[in-house]
Amino acid sequence: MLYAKIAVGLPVSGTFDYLVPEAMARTIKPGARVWVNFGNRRIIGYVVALAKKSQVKNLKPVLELIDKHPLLDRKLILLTRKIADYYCCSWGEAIATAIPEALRKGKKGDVSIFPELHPGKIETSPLFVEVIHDLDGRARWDTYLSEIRTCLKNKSSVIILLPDIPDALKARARLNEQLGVKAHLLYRKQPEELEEWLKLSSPEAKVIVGTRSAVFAPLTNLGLLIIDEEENFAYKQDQVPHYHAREAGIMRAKLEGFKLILGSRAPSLESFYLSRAKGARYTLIPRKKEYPEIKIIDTRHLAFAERKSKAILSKLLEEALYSVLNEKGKSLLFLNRKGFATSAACHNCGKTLKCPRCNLSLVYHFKEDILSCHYCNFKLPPPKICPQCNAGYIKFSGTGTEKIESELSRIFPQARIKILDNKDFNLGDTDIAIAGSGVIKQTELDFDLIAVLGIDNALNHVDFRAAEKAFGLLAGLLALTHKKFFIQTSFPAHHCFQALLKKEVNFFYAEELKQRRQLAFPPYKHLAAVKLRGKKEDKVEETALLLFNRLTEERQGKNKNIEVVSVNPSNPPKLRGNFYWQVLLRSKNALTLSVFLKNNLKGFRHSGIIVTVDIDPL
DNA sequence: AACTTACTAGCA
DNA sequence: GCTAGTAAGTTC
Repeated sequence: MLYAKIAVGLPVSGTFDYLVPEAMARTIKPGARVWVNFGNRRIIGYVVALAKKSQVKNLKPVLELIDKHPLLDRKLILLTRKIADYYCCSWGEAIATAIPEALRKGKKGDVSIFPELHPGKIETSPLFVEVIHDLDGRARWDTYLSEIRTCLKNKSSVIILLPDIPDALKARARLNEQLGVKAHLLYRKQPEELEEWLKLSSPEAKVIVGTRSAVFAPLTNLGLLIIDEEENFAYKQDQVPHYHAREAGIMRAKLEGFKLILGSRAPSLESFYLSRAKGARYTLIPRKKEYPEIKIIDTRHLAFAERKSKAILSKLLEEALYSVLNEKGKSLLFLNRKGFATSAACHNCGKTLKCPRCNLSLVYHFKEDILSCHYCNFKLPPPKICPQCNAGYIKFSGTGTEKIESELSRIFPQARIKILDNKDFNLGDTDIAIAGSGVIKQTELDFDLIAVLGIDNALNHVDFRAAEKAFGLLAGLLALTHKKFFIQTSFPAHHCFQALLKKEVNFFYAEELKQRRQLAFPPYKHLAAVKLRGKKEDKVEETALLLFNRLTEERQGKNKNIEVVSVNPSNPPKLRGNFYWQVLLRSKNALTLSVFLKNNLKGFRHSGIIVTVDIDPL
């Protein structure tokens, strides 16, 4: 008698045994989908293993075999298992996330047959990662192309991940042109996704271009995985399972023994740390453009008159814009629209009030008239006197207004001014362009002057990754000029600016890593966020506090290597009619967090409250 | 997740 | 005694 071990795409732990009918015994294989009765429903199951015996009595039979040939080979099945273990979801949920939507719903499809793998245990390979730090902004593609050619010569396949669909389309066009091989395109919701996906497991070498989910492309002869713009947050899935394509790529590389390239203009701290401490190779591609003149304009020392009129532009910047305009040059004003965090800063010395435990900007709460840290809930009544310089006074500032355009046309009535956004990045005959973070993808642009205005918002953000994000923006912008790069800020001493002045990117990384280590943040520690949501605000809060207490108790004595850090409303605290709270945990090891939460959330259910786990939240 | 069963508060 | 609401258990 033959039994099938089946995982289902529901948040239930473990696998379920089913009887394999005689007629199916020869064709059923791990990695195939089946229809089964589960409880009193008929659902799709994923065969993860076959067995000659079972411990369970009164088994139900497999009703129908959907796939004659498996969708996933043994290594991919194992990969989904590792994803489930790491990201704290069920095996079936991980499998479901790895396959096209149409297949999840039971649509039939003829899969190309996987080459047979040797039976027996799958050995893991040593990890080979190369971090390419591309200061030029585009030159890493030369490396990509030569690596891809080598790979294809060896009859191996390549996956190239891009953070979003437009980037993937551009990358495919580039590859088709420069490689003379037609690249397959793969992303969720692509009309031909299923068709493309089904072809991939055939043995010939291929080039796949895709977004996050393409990290699971069912290739059997993978020689290389490239993750371009690896620092981009789009690589993290915002639904369960909250996997990150970089982490999934690392797991897969260990299973299949291919090379992993992480390319970026400003690597994530995680990737940089891989090269510092985990033996990844680090390649720095220098700038080809001349290094621009960098000027940090300290807004704390602006003339009193400038401050009083709440001028957006400093005199210095205004003059610089004027002279570029006179010489018929092009300027870019960068204003990061994102970041709504209000901050409290001393207007005399520029000191921002920060949480002593987390080093995060304290957020002023108007209703309670208190400053609080969103990570650890530290609270501080707003001081009347600055703790640093004593003499100054504390001012609360919100987000800058977006009146730049009208301000500019008032100052420079003769200038052609244009706001660049995702719909339109055509410069045309514009003299002064205004843009947000979207502009850093326009690597072909080159300005005579770039003025960075909104960067303090990014730095003030309630987020331990604030500096990393800000530095990523600066690095992206820096590639868009070889003449003048001016930054208006009230934190001129911040390491993200000092690194630019020193022309030494690694200064930023060294300093940032030092702070992350001191504060026990990633990449030195892993975080887990248990997110609770529900319609009733007080119920969500009450349940979150209950969970926090329960986890704190559970941790006592038993789990010394786990820290239950805080319980707080998420930001934003309310989204689409739901209220959000989260409990934050910390550990050296992500798997420890996942196991701890799997064990302790099992019986935690409250009506009207949905609980999800996000390992390594961004 | 979806469905079942058990229990409890509110009510004629 | 009935029912709506909810907590708790189960899915091979």
